[in-house]
Amino acid sequence: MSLKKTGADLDYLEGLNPQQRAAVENTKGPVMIVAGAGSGKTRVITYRVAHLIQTGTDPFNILVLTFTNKASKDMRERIGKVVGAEAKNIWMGTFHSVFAKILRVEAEKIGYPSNFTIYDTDDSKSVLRAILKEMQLDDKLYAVNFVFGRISSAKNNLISWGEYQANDQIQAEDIQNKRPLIGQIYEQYAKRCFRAGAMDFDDLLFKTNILLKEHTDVLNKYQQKFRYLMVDEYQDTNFSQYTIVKKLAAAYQNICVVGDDAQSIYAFRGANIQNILNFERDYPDLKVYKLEQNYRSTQNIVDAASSIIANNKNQLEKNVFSENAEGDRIKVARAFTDNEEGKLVAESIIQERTTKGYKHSDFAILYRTNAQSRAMEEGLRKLNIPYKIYGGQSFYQRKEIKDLIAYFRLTFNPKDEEAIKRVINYPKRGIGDTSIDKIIVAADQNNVTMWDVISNAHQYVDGRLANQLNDFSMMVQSFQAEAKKLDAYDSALFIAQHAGILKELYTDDSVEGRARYENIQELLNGIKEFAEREDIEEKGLDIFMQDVALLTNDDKDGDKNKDTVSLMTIHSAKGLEFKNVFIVGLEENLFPSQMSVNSRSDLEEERRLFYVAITRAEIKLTITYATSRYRWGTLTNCEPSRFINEINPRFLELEVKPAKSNMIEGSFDDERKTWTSQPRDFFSKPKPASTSSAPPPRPKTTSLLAKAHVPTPGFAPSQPHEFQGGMEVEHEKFGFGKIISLEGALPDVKATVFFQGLGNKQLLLKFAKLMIVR
DNA sequence: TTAGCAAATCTTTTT
DNA sequence: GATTTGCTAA
Repeated sequence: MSLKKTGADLDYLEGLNPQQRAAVENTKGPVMIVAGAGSGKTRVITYRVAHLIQTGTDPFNILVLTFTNKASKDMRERIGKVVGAEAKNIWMGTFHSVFAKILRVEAEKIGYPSNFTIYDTDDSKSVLRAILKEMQLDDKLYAVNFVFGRISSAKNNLISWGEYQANDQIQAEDIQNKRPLIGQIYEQYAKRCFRAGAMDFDDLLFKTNILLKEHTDVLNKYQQKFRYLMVDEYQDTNFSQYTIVKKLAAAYQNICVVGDDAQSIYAFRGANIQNILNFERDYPDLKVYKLEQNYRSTQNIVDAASSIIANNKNQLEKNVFSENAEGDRIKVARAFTDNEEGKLVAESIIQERTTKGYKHSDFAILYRTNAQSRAMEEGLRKLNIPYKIYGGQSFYQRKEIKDLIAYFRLTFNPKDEEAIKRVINYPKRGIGDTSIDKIIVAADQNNVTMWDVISNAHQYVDGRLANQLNDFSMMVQSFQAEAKKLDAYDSALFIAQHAGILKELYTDDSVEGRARYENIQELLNGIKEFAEREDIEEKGLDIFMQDVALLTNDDKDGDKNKDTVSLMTIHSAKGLEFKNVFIVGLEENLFPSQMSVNSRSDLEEERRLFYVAITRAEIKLTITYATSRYRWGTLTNCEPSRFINEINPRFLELEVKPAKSNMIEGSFDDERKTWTSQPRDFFSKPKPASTSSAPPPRPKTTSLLAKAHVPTPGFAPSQPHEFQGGMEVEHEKFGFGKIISLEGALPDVKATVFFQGLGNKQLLLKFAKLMIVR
């Protein structure tokens, strides 16, 4: 805490334009920064935080909320460059990670253990599946995704299960949807998560709200702590997040939000543009700064993006402009298939790179859905272009990783029922589904947790199973004992070894098995790194586990400095910029997504998404589409996306020189100001229903040749020891036959039986439904 | 009880 | 095409 009051090194202010500078320097009171794409938003936040610190604010009093781990990491680095080591004392992170941290400290106040588990989406859905099954509901009507979405949006709007059930309007909606029981399912789900000591992603925000609402002392504490709040990508906050921010900021009102309504692309997750409008209402003395100059992109790109977004009805007034060069027009290219699209993009990258001297990292390929990455990858691989895929299936979502982590979870929170179900029979211990059902039934009947049943097995279930459960419980208890004594790495290794996972994977010689083994190694290495860190005092596995559920791929990328082409969804590209951008798959039903074309607001969100994609490009933008593409295994025809037509043709390059083939030879229809790719007819052409006509329904399995045997009345299988060679027998399905031979010892005797019309069959007497006739 | 195979379902997007 | 679920034989 030395001088650096005023007059110190404030030269960073020099490089800012007047609006940016005003936004940076006005650090007191409520501020909203409306920042168009590429207008230096991150820069402003960075400098604003730096400015706070340079002018004497304690970094411990600053909270910065972002939407991705990546954004917060980037920002911390950038702030560090301006203010030095103090940067690490700022509270900075995603909503989820920051409030998970707080919830762990305050957990007891709302009845949770501080080592609560965080359920990821898979866990949540698995809980729901179990509930739906128990309630015997039609899983077509009560589709897991639908139910989950409903509960999730309730939580994001701070509606508890009790309120959900009591709310007439919601109930009417559910009844109209023919799904009147969602409220009950929600109740079950919430109770079950609580019993398991678990919170799902939405709970991290929902429970934070409850905590702050019901414990004013806690609220005061964090209001005092976080005297300065900043929220990035404010347009993506949902009601639950909005309320947390509002509560925390209530005491000092030093709240600064940064956002761009044109880039709101998370409505599907409950984000509400309304929050921006509410903000003005909540803080009457709000200062608003608009950053409208785009420093990132060429004029053509900025103007093309504006021409797209102009098709949306609801938006804040804003005039984004660029004073950069006019730049090249936007290229539109057609391919015949998705694979060819990949090839086309790859060839184009090589050409640009060799003629203009770009690095690989100057290129990005953006797509609407993760599934599209495959065709791109292939194209790049064939031409030996190095690439990196961001997002997609995270390392932590791989089966083998989740398996091992489930053991860790169980070690620290044995109530975690999803973890129990996941590993109790992996590796195989002879505790199959039937046994698991028995545990659940026993737990329900005695009103105890699954872990209570397992750890006191003889009290609840009989002999054989009880013994197996006892072994399992002893094993977990040994993990708990070791984890107390050892650091994260040694505990993890102990668990991996003694649970049998390492051995299981080591003996799997397949390619996938090898890969899985290596992944486990990698996880263990990561834990080792954690345990060897000097800047952390507590190095237990429990500490490592605390935010594992919130980690994503980007958090372990190590090889950041490699020169590679970036592949990612448009959602994950938000906030990034590249000199050359390819937006691929511009086809109806893909982008805009099929799910969105029936509602205006969904379609507008897709359009904003397209806007985000376009504005990632600094210098050159290429848009591609394919006329046919593999979707769920079959080749389907595609039409060009309506979004292509929505770009003002002034900014498009029509005559694309065919690099070899593939490139479009489109032309503009001057009168209609639309671009046509084929002899004009993609307006009039009726949409082909689908390329592959559905195959006729298969007849059920029983073929006409062997008509099913109907067992004689009173049919009851005989015991294995009763059978002898030569006996005439009846099989439940195969009918009458004669035992040719018996082999093996009891109880695993295998019989060879001759059945009329079927020939010899080998049957394990233990399982076969076989009765002695005489 | 479980392995192995056929069938169904899947695709938005993310914390 | 890939992954999960469901059925059947052993």
